[in-house]
Amino acid sequence: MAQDPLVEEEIMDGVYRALCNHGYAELTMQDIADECDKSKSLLHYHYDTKEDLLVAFLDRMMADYEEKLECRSDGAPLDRLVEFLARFVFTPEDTERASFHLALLEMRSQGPFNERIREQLRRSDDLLRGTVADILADGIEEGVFKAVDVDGTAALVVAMLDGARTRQITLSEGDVTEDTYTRTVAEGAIRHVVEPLLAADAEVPSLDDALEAVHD
Amino acid sequence: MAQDPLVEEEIMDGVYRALCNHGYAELTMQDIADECDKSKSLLHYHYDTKEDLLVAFLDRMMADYEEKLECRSDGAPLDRLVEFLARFVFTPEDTERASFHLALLEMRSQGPFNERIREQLRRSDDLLRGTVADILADGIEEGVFKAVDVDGTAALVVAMLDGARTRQITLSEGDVTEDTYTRTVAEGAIRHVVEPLLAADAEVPSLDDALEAVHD
Amino acid sequence: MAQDPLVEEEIMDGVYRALCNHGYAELTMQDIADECDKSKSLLHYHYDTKEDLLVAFLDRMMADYEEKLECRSDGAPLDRLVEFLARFVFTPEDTERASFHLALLEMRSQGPFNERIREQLRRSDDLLRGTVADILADGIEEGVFKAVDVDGTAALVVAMLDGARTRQITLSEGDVTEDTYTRTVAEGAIRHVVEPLLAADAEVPSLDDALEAVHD
Amino acid sequence: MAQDPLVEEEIMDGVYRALCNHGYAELTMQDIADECDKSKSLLHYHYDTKEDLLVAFLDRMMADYEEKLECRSDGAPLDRLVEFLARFVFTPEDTERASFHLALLEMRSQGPFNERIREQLRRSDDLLRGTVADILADGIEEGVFKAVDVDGTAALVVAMLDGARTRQITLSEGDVTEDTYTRTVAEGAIRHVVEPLLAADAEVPSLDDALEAVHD
DNA sequence: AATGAATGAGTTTTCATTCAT
DNA sequence: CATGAATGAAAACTCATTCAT
Repeated sequence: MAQDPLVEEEIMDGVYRALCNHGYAELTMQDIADECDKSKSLLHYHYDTKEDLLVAFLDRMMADYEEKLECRSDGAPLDRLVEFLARFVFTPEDTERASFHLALLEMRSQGPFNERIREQLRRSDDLLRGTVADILADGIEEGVFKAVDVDGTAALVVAMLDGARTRQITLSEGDVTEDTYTRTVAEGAIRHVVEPLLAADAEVPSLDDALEAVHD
Repeated sequence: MAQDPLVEEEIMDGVYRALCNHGYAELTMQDIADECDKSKSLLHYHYDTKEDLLVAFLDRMMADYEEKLECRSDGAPLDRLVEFLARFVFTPEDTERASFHLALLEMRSQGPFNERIREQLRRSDDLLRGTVADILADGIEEGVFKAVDVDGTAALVVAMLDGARTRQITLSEGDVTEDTYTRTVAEGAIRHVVEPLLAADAEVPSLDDALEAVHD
Repeated sequence: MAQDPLVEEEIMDGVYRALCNHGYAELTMQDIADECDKSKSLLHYHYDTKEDLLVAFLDRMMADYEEKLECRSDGAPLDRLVEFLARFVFTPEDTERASFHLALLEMRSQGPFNERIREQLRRSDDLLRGTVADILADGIEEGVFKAVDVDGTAALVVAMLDGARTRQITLSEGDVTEDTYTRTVAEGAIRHVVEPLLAADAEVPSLDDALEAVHD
Repeated sequence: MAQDPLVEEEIMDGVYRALCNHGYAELTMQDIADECDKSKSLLHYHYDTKEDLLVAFLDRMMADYEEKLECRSDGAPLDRLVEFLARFVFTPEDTERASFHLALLEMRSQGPFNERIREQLRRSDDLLRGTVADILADGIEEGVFKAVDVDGTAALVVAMLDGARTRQITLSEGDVTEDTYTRTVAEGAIRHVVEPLLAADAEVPSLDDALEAVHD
């Protein structure tokens, strides 16, 4: 909607910061305006309604995320799988990321009421499950993974990671990263999903190494 | 807070229906009042603030749920485990239950901002993980389950079920039960967690049977 | 309005305490009910409206005050005059009295809007000015006071004492009795009104002695 | 708080009129909005809370009054003193002024509960007593007044005038100016305070002349 | 492209009053 | 005499949105 890409950028950054600081439910146009040092009127000049703005923001998030995932589509399937798990673990540096995912969770809960939000959520879901499915398919083809139900396993993996994240975020006060839900579950995923998947006696890469690789 | 248990009951039912029909974010005192055919003032007469009312509601939900779980604490560990999984699956009759869980998800995302809500969420988390852990411990003691990391496995199971539910709810429009996320994941849980857990070659009860048993 | 004099008494005491603690502007029926350990409904049983209750209270205050003034109508005019002045001075023990006068001031400011309140205020004004006028007239008759404009002087005295009280009350925070407006003005009244009034070189009674006599 | 001085002006006028017409206790934001033909929201746009608005109003009143007093700080002390007295007398044209002072009296009674109001009241009190004290000091220095307790006398004068105003306002119905409390007391002040103050046999200016001079 | 001013519709909350018991 | 339950009317305040510049 915004013509000037610089202004659009500033607004999107403002939305991000406002979501982190206020959450979705409490988010006002004024909050966003403050956060990007612009006026409310300007936001409405570029985006007709608050909903338009937020949908545009979601859309952009998804696009960024897709781009990021594509970059990582090389490497051995086993490494990529563990890296995928690691990406969901909250480490002590991740307070902002946690705030953002909390806001995202709030937005997600609006999905059933709002088709445009739902669309973006579906896109995200397809992307995540698709990524895992691709990794699994690649591994099976390469012979490093046993043949399993690719789609079912992908759904399982995504669900457990998402569930762990949701619980860690919602149950923690002040500091999200004190809890270890995501880490515990990522380790559980390695034991219950990754290890039984291995065709030969390959060694599973350490989660800690993957964590370091992922958190740049 | 309400003295008359009948009135309290009506109000709580009103909150439940209002949450199902309007969601948490859009919930107004007027909505609740309408839903239980009372006046806003009466709500404030019994509960000082909106927050008080909603916390009281959450508290009651938890208490009801705890009571329900306790009733089911007999039976063979394996049966109880599969039953636990089944309880998270949305079947075609579950539209209302889904609406409610959606509202609950919205409330959950308020946890980090609200200590009293967070408290109830923790209570729920402890209850769920505790239940699974108990089942696992019982099974190990009885020798039907292999010795595994009880707490870690419990966290994993709860995370995957919760994640599946969240995704099924948030991704679906109109009818939640058209999607099969929860069912897929419950089956995945049986394959990846329950089956490898079995000490001898016991037969895992069918998920469908458990579904029927659970949905009364 | 109340039949049972005991109940009426309790209610009136409740109004008094509620006025002291909450002020007139913030006064609710619930405050009064709490203060006399009764229900709001009971207040409405005895007094149709809040206004009725407060007017009844004012009426009673006036009656009490009249009675008190009448009791003191003996003694030498000069003593009585200084005693009258002393009655307006706030001493350190007078915190409650100050709260009450503050509430009274709030009620007084409702006079122009409410005939029934105004009536009581007029009654009080007549009483006060009348009392001073009587003292002056007695003194003139006895020859201890010079012949002055009795009514004008009475109005002057009442105005200065009332003005001092109003200013002391409204300008003070926490502890009213830290300010000395009323004392300063009472002393000014002695110098500028009482002393010039004396026919012979009579000695004016000390204000401090009068203060002790008045504050029982 | 308001940037546009024209709008601020309109709002302040609205507050003034609303206070005159509704009094302080009954004053709503809607009343003010109606009185200045603006929306409630606009008031909240310029002033965060009702209290902020009223404090801003009081502040402005004080500033205006201070400015007015400064303009009059020339002339002979005796003339200035009588003029000061005259300023408190309500003449038949003063109905609006009386309404306003009534509202002010209501606000004054909120002083003990509200620091920001109290601050303005103190400012007003200092200003009034200071003005009288200055006049007295000037007169003493010029030799036209006897040496008296400047501060005590100033307090006395202010108290009597304020008391008279309070009584006249609160005791009158419909038309305040039918009562003559302020006039009687102003005359009493001349007789009991001003005349005894004169060093030589100066002639006291007539109150009526001062009244005309003051009421422009 | 950008903003300050302005508003209407809606939200929680308060409170005097009424009613059934 | 007494009360708990219930309500309608109104209050302050919020916020997305619009408009004039």
